[in-house]
Amino acid sequence: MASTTGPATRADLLAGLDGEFTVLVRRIRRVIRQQAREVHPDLQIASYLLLAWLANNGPQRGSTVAEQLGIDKGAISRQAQHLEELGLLSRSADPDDGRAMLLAASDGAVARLARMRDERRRTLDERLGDWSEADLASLVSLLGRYNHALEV
Amino acid sequence: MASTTGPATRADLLAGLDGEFTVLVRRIRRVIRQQAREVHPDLQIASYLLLAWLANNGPQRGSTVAEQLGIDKGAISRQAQHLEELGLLSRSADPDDGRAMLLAASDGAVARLARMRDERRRTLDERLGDWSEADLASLVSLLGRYNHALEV
DNA sequence: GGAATATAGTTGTCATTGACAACCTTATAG
DNA sequence: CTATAAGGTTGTCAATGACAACTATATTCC
Repeated sequence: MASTTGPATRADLLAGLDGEFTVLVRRIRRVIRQQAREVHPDLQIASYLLLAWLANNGPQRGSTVAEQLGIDKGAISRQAQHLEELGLLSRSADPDDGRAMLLAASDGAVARLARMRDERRRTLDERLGDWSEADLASLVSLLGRYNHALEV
Repeated sequence: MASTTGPATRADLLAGLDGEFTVLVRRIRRVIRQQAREVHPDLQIASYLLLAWLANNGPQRGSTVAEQLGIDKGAISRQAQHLEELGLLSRSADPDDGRAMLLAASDGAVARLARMRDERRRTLDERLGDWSEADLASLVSLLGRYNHALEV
């Protein structure tokens, strides 16, 4: 599949998109699992994603995270517990809302994430060595637009 | 995040890639779940991915599929059983190898997948209405290269 | 102010998923 | 013709997130 080199129709292109994502979804999972382990050996993949998101987006309420990542608030609650036990996340009361808890990646976690990311970037850079920066920028931009388009 | 509009460094771009994929992985899961249900109400998401892959790639051995999709052969075996019970897949002995089984999407499954895909493509086409075909082609191509680069 | 309703989190329960390992069967090497 | 490898199946287990019930705090409306 995927190697239709001719002038593709829009339908073909959308089909190709599906195909690539089918492979990608599974493949990325393995890559992420590896990354998670590098941050902390006991770090579960789902918790890692939450942690990375928090590190990027700053302290957030659980409900906000649940909404943004599109997963159940119960799952967030448990993942936050897990991360707290590992010392990678802190939960503090939201001063603006007595019901809410602010979730924040710990300084240690941010540091580990940064270290892991540098490593990972080197690897990725090797593997994507033949990519121009324009290619990279293009993929990031297109993925962003695609993500946006998939929003409910 | 993600909306760094300035001239980004390579490191920034790779970081952006991570960010987009973090969101994408979770988001796509929901979309795929919906698709799976449209093909068959009892169709599980993992089995759906297997089925779609078979429909695209033609009959394949279980071990080949496991290798290609990067998941355990035991999982493939059970997913194939599940699909067979739903009448969406057939297992036949490989004439070239007495140990192997050829997995193939049934005609009915292919038809349903095609129907669902047309629908889905309409939706996607609406949402990606402002995308040029060049954009689409670019994303497909870049994802393909990225997938390839991630191969072990 | 006070009842009704909505929202934030936590927890229990459950089905899905895939990793790992043990095992059986068939191929292939020597 | 053994010995070893490869393809599949099955048992077992932990991770994951959906759903629902429940507590506590906010907000609305009278």
